[in-house]
Formats: sequence, C-alpha cells, structure tokens
Amino acid sequence: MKEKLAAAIRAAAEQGIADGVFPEAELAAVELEVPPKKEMGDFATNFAMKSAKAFHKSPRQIAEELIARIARDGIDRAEIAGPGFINFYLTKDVIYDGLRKAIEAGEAYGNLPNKNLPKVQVEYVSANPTGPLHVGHGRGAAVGSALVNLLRAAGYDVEAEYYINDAGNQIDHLAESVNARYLQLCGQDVEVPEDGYRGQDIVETARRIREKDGDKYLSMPEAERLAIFKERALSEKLAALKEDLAAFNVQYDVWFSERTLHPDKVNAAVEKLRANGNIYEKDGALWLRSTDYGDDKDRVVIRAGGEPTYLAADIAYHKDKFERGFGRVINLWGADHHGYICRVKAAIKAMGGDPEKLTVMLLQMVSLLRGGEAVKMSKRTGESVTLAELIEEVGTDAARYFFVMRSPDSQLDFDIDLAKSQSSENPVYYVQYAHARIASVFRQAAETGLKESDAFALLTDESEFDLIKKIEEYPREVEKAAADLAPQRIARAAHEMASAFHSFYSRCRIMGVEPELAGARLALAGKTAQVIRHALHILGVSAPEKM
RNA sequence: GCACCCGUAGCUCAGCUGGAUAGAGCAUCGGUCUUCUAAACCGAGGGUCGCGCGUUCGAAUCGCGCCGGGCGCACCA
Repeated sequence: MKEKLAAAIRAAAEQGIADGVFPEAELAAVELEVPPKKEMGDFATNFAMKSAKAFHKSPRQIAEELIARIARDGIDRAEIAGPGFINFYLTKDVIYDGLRKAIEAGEAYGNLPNKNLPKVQVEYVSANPTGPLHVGHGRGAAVGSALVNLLRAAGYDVEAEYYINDAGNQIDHLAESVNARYLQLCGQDVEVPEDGYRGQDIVETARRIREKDGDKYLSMPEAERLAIFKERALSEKLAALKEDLAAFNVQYDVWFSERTLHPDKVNAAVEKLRANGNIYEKDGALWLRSTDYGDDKDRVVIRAGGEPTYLAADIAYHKDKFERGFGRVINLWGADHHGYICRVKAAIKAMGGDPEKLTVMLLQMVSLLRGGEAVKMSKRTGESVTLAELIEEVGTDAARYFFVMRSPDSQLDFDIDLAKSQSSENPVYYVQYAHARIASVFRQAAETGLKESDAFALLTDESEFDLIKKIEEYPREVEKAAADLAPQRIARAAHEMASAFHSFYSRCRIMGVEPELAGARLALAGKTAQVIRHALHILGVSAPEKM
C-alpha cells in the first residue's frame, strides 16, 4: 500500500505538470512515514514541502493541487496539515486487507524477500581464548547475533564468524600462566609471570593437567612443556568459550583460526603492500606507510625481531575476508578499540581494496549495577563478572534483551536487579507476557472449539485498529532496522507490539463474544503472537507459551 | 594535544540521512480484577533536547566553537 500511495503521489505531481499548474521540474523523492499521532492519519508525506522550491509555490498550495489530482483508490481522505504535510487516511478495507495478507504469509511474515546481494560477513566477539567471556563480550555476543538474525530476516545472505586469536604473545602468556600454576601444584615456589593470566580458570586447567598426567611434565625441557600446555589450555579455553556462547543462544558459521594466516598469508599481505610501495624499513622493523591513507602515524607490521605484529595478521585477515568474496564485512569491536579502525582501513586502502566495504560497529562499555551500585572489577585478577555468571543470575532471555535494547553507541548500565525482577519494570517480561497470554487464549479456544475467522470487518475498536497497524508496519521496521544495523529497533518494535496487544486485550474480549467476532479477534491475536515471536527470535529471546 | 562515543522528563533511554504540539519505560499521584494470565490496563503531573554561534521557510537532528562524562592514542591484543 505504501508503494502504491507513493506512486499515486508521483502520478498526481506529473498530472499537475501536465495541467500546467506546476512547472516542468525534476520530482523530489516521495517519502512516506507513519505520522507521530494517529489523528494524523495512516501515512503522511512531506512531498509538498520538498517540492516548494522546484514548483515555485507554497507547500500548502502544492498539497492542495496534489490532493485534487490523486487517485482515490484505497484512500478514504487526504488532508493538508501543519506546514504542508499531506495526511492520508486509508479506507478500512485496505487495513483489513493488510491484515489478511499478513496472516496468509504465516510464520514467514516479517521475513523480507531475498536481496540477491553478495554475502555479508558479520564478525563478532572474537575474544582471546585466554579466559572466560565477560559481560562486555556478552554485549557483543547479543548484539552481533541479533544483527545476524536481523540481516537474514531482511533478506541478506549472512555468514557469522569468530576470529580466534590463537597465535602470538597472549597465547604464550596463557601457556606460561598454566605452567606457573602447574609448577605451583607440584610444590614449586614460582610466580605467575607479570603478563600472565591470574584467573581461577587457569588454576583449574593446571589442576586438570596434573590430575590426568601427574608430575610427568616436570622432567621435560621447559620449551617442550610450554608447547604442550599451550595446546591443552587453548583447546580447553576454546571449548569453554563455545559452551558459553551456545548457552547464550549464539551460533557461528565459521571459526577462523589466526594460525592459518601464519606465515604464508601474512607474508603475502606484506609482500603485496611492499609491491605497492607502502612498506619501508626503519630501526630494523618493517613499517606500513599508513599516514598516506589517513592514519595519524605509520605502523610497524614486522618487528625488529622478525615477528609480525597483530596488525600484520589483521591485515592478512581482512585481505582473506575480501578474497572470500564478501560484498560487505561488518566487524563488531569494543569501543576501546576505536583507534584501530583508521589503521585497518588505511591498510585495506594501501592494498588497493575498498575500505567502504568494511563497517566497524563499536559497542560502548557495559557496567553492571547491583543495588544501584556499580559492580567493581576484581583487583587481584582484573576481571569483572563473567558472562556465565550473569546468565546464571538473570537468565539468557533477560541478559540478551538488556544488551540489545540500547543503542550500541550508548554506554550500557546493566541493572542486574531489574533484569531479575519479575514485574512490570522488566521489559523482557512485558513482551514475553503478551506472547504467553495469547498462547493461553489459544489453549482455551481449542477447548471450546473456537476457530479463527476472517470476518475482519467486525474489528472496529480503536485498539483493534492500532494493533492491526502495528502488525502491518512490522516488515518496514525490519527493513529499517537492517539498513541502520540497529537491532535495538526490533526490541522497540516488539515492545510496542506487546503494548498494543495488552491494550487490545483489556478492552476487547475474545472468548464469549459472538463467534464471528471472536474468531476474527482470535486470528488477530494469533498474528500478534507470530510477530512477537519473529521479533524475539531476532533478538535471540525465547517466546514462552506459559509464564 | 589528537581520535571515537555520549549529554533529551526525577532515573534509564528512544527519536538524529532536518519537518507537525519532542516520545517510551520506570519512579510519583489517582483509578480498574465475580468473565480469556493484574508479570496487565486507563488517566494525571513532569522538558531552557549541555551551552553559544551559524546554515535553513523550518534544527533535538546538519556545521563550527565551547563545557561535562566515558574510552583510546605500542615493535600489546
């Protein structure tokens, strides 16, 4: 209907030109929006205001001429409002017809047609496998997986990827830390190294190694022992990571190991940059001339000792991503990495790639609140609350909803007490409750033999119209949210859907009214439940049948 | 000093590719359960959109400059 209306407005403008009331001019794009208040109709356009310059007339005059020429098909009335908006009021038939089509689409309603674009890659979390995931990673996991679900619903072909930093210094530190704990367990007086990891999970790993194999590694040369511990620790940490993510309803298509970049792909990337004249040697190291591509300083890619930097691996990684044919690559990073964007884009440009194909989404920091107070990080280990502990305490549904409902650009105060509370304060329950209420109605309808009907013309209450319109808006909301990479909009849409339903539910009885009306209301409720389910699925939150 | 994010109701935040009287939830106050889940609904109050200047017919939204908070500025990741 929206497209039809836009076409009708264009046609009216062209007719106006043909009639000589408007001068020959390029037509502005027709934008239609749902007005801020429902008294303002079903759709509104600012087209008359946009055209004021081109048509040399006041917006209200233009609007008047347009209204006189617009096809009335499906439009009950059109009015000029405010500075020159045209408000359109659709006929009831059009609104009922929209509901009918939504119902016919079934569970797929909310999924948009395939965009037939090259694949999009979303890389998120990618935390180092050196310890458990924390709440900050939780935000990345929730937003990233919701974004993947959202883009898929909007018709994009998406691949979700986790980059495993299983090479380099931090993994050596992991091995050294496990080694120190192992030696401690064997009765030796050693300290965890300065750069080591002090978490309890490292002690556990060491303990498991000793339980299985005893003291046998003591007699081994240290380098050999470290190599063994490195692999043991890595596989344990990675398994734990995957477990945490799975428990959080997060799935990946590809687990990409950094090791597979070393040394060939890293060397190839450096060679390519060298061939382009973007590498020079200074102080024994190889430098990328990134300042030529917008960075504020040049960056070392190969250290004086011959070891590649993290950036070198990352350059090779992004080169590999684009070679895999993605039309667009989206990285979710913590906001503390924002300074890194510029150099990665510079490197892509230096290799002759298109940095516009890379979008880095930054997620601002998360702080936990309990009893109104910030939860402090542990001084000893430098660690905050783990994601597993958070899930344990508030549940996956509440945690995911809270992480996704805010804009990623805003810092998030995660109120643990609120997430746990089973009351109206808690937006997760509010949405889920609407779904459970509908499921309950359907259970009773089944008992009494009430069936859904399509006598939609009997739906005349204001709250019924509001609900139908929300349902009809939903696919556009999916489109917008995907275009803006903004899964938080889906949380909002779900909440608004629930609100419209609760309002309807308290005004209109379903059971016990005359059967045709009851059936139509049941169908409306059923469709509402489907849309809520669809939105909650994108958010990775369950849609319970009972609460 | 440079880069990025934020500053909107008492609190937490939407709205930001410019548009109508700036919205929601919570909190506060007042109503609503003999009938489908009251984890709900209805109503009320509550705002110099951080400050200033500019662009525009029109600015919370765009530009510039300040102020405040956060986060970074490695041959760490």
